[in-house]
Amino acid sequence: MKNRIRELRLTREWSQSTLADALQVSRQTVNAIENGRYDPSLPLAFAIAALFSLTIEEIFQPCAQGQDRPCRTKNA
Amino acid sequence: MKNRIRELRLTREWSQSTLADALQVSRQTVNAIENGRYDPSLPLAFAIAALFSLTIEEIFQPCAQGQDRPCRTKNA
DNA sequence: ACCGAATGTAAAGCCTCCTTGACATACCCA
DNA sequence: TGGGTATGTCAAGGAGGCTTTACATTCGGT
Repeated sequence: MKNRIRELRLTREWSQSTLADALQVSRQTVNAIENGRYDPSLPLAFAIAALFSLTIEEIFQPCAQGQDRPCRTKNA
Repeated sequence: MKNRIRELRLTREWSQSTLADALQVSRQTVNAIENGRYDPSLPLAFAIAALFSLTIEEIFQPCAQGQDRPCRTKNA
């Protein structure tokens, strides 16, 4: 699962800590999601979308097979 | 996290097993999600949305506090 | 009465999500 | 040089997502 969180965060000039506080999760969680170590839970994905005033689909993109996107797991 | 999966499934006259096969998850997983025992992972939420040709937001609704929606956990 | 399909639920186990605490690096600035 | 901020990562642990196997109930059809 690819996401645009880092891009959206940097546009607002927020640190990972600032974003983590706004989302009420730990800084490590933000870092892990930005770096693709795991996907957020669905409730957290909703919180992220709400914070950036975007839809989940505008922030996250599932990885189709055979594309050039780097993904941890098949279609994730 | 509330969802309209049962409604969408019944409209198509699919059994939980049929839906589970289409999503490549177990029947118990479909049942648990329909009955609000837990939320799907984000990749599974994308698969559900794709199957019904809807957005995640059209299928899932996070629970705001103080509303009449029954939810397992706070804001989930 | 019996059968099969559909649904609900439970237990055990594995992997993922998220936490706290800690440590390392790099950078900027005084 | 030393301090503060930002980032990346690790370990250990708890909660949640998903699996298989299994059993119970309900319903429609014959």
